Amino acid sequence: MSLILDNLSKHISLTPQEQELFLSKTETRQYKAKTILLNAGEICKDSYFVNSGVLRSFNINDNIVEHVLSFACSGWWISDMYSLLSQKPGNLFIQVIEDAEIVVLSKENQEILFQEIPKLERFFRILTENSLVAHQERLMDNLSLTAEERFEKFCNKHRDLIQKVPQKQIASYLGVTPEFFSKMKSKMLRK
Amino acid sequence: MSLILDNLSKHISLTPQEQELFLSKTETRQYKAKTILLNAGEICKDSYFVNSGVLRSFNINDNIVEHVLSFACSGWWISDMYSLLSQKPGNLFIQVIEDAEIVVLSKENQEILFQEIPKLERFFRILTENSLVAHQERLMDNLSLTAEERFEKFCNKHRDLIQKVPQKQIASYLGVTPEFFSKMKSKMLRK
DNA sequence: TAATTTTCTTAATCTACATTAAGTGCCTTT
DNA sequence: AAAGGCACTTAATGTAGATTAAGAAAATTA
Repeated sequence: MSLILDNLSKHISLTPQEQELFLSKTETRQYKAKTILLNAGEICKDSYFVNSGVLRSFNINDNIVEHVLSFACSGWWISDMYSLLSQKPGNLFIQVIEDAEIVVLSKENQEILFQEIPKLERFFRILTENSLVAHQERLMDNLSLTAEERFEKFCNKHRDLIQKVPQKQIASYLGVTPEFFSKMKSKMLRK
Repeated sequence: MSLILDNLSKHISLTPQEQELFLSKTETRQYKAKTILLNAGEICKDSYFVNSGVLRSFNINDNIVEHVLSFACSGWWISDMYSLLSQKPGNLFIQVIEDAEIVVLSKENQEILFQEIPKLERFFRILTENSLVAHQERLMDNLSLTAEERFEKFCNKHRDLIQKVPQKQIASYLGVTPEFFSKMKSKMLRK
């Protein structure tokens, strides 16, 4: 069964015809690791749903320092919300970390689908709500927890990612340098 | 003219009857500074729209340390999104900082309004989207900027708040201690 | 008005994490 | 198989910001 229809069914129920219409407005593609799907400075035209593999979104400082905003693996959506919504150039990159199969939904087709299947508005509203809540929690965690505590939470939530993602990117997601992360990890193992 | 109808009209247009229906489902109340509208551990039943005055949401660590998640002044919405959406006990407090007039919209009435005025779903979806984008930016700022840079951004975005909010709360919002904030501020003034 | 509490400041000391640098092992390319 | 690059480690040193403590100023209450 299609992972993305499964995903939709978690919040709304579609008739078989609606399901077919939805799929007809998407495109499934294969990408190799390291492929860049979106560059900073570009206008984001698509939302990506991950069937398999792993992606990330990140930005790059003046400094040449990368900061990971989010990871996405099987069953997750990823995009540059700022750029997608405003249709202005964003400052996020979206990149494939591990060879991936991606369902691409263009903003254009998303809007057509909103017309034809109004329930989908509800689906994406719930998706956005959940994402907002998760971001608020992460913000508070960054304000109140140590790097070690944040890493423990990350492990509990995303154990699967730890094997698949270079550890310097996990460090970046947590907000520490790869050097400090390495030291911290070996200290935690010693306990 | 009503500030909240003005606010709605930024994203959707309502007929006079719809406007009246909307207002009939809300309640406008006056609150004194320091009033707590929501306690941590409670289930959040309402969204608050600020006509005048200032509110904040924050949580409290085991430590007795407060962390400010957000401020809200005239024209802004505030709530505990996690608790409001999940209807589980949250860990946020919502408090009046400066005497305020608040429009209260209960979750119950919000859902009734969604049935009667489906356009309102769109309105709150856009609100949530904008909030998500703002939180993502703040997250990235916390990862990549110094406290000084974050404060400068804060000043540019919320100059009005700086006069109204105790500076220890701004420090908390930025993620630094009041002592460090005080030192930093006087250092910045000396330039 | 004084009394009390809360906020803000200053300063000394401390620490979580950054920076710099060097070395090791692994993966990719040729 | 060599060569180069990239991810990870280790360690010395540096720093943004925390902690502790004490006093001054401002706001709240009596």
